[in-house]
Amino acid sequence: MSSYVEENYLKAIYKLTERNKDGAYTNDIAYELNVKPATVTESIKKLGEKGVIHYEKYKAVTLTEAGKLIAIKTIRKHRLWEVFLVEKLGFKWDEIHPMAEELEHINFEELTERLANFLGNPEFDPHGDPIPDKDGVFSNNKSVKLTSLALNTTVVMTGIENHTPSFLQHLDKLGLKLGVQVTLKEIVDFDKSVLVSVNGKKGFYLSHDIANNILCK
Amino acid sequence: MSSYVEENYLKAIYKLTERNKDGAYTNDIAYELNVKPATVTESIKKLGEKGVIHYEKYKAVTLTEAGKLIAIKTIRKHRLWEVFLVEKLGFKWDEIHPMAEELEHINFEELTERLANFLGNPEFDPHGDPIPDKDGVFSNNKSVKLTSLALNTTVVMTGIENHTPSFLQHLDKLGLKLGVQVTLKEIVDFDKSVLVSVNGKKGFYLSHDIANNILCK
DNA sequence: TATAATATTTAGGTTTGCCTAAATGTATTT
DNA sequence: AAATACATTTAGGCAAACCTAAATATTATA
Ligand SMILES: [Mn+2]
Ligand SMILES: [Mn+2]
Ligand SMILES: [Mn+2]
Ligand SMILES: [Mn+2]
Repeated sequence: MSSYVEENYLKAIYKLTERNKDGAYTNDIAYELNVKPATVTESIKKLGEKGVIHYEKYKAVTLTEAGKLIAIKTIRKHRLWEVFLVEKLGFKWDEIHPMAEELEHINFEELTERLANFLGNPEFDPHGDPIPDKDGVFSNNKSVKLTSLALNTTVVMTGIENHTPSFLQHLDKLGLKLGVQVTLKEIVDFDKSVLVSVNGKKGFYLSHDIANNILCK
Repeated sequence: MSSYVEENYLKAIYKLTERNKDGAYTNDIAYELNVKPATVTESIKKLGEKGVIHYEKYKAVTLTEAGKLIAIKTIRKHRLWEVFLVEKLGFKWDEIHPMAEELEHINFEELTERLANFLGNPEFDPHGDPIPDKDGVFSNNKSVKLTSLALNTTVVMTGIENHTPSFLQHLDKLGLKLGVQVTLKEIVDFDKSVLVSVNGKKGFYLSHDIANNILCK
């Protein structure tokens, strides 16, 4: 299996396993990678033989240590390139994902490490996601959902849980970018929408769906 | 044919056609791309059907206008990334080729153009090779081989015709990098080796083979 | 617990890009 | 102009990564 395809499978499994500790299911992997379930079955069987995942028929798959390291290193590359695209080339945070999705498969360790150094060894990508170090270690950063806050708390926006361009563009429009101060002023009982004030300015309402995708510290 | 493979074929054909105006031969393409001649026959047949090369059985192939543009755009990407690797990441000129060989296949026009801009729209890559503009136009730069100079001429070194790491490292050792002043002091009749002085310093001999791979203006 | 719904795998295909070995065409020598 | 050398193509195969349709497991529900 080419490094390109393998890295995408392992990354998808990593992501799904973060969501559901049991592991990643065939159908979900297929959805993530835009392929059919039958294709996934074939692929994960091979990845199992290769020793990068634990595969047992009809069970959710999990990554082996070897597989996990490959996944995390791919994530490291992805996020470093995203920083490059935003910080150096001036792209916006809603434009970078497809490019990083390709750049992440360029495998020259020296290139990755020099890139990291050139970027000042950033700890977070433009979406607020943590960048693991070159040994695959994530720094401990616990953020919470905006929807989990108590009334009248003020926090700093540090991340998002949805990376679709339309969501990102909407946040831009609202002035909700990483680093802003957000105060939770009201929780509407009817639909769980929330009234927030950004950097002390006049408040506005956010649907529960939107608030639920915003991370704070 | 994937853009990755296609771009490599077209680039190889472009390069070979520069050397031999008749076009590129099956065997030479195979050698360039490290595949077998039978594979090349298959591939060029398909590239012919696709309209990017002119293919006729048993004849050397040439690029169509469409194919030529793809080749040149790939060369543009390759050379821009090489500039990035040297200027921004601090790689040496003998280390960058394999990385650029992969990066050149990342196809996002906006990325390429922003990269070019970020690098200051360079006209030459770290090996002195010209970088075509985004429409595929090369600036006119005629350089000559060091071996074609008359005695006691002083020139500036502007390029090389051999890109192997060992050649590049040897030039480094000799202090022969792009931009230095070279004076041709002697042409040895016996073996056509040449005595050169770099930036006015004490001269040294270069074999004809080495001198023949050095370009000047 | 049987039945229905859903998930996963198997079977059988396709395309791409590569291979070796054999056949055929072209070019060079005697 | 034959014979030989060399280049190119054809034929037949293979592995990777995808597909659809059908079979089989698992899970949920009546
Ligand atoms: Mn990817
Ligand atoms: Mn990101
Ligand atoms: Mn390449
Ligand atoms: Mn170069």
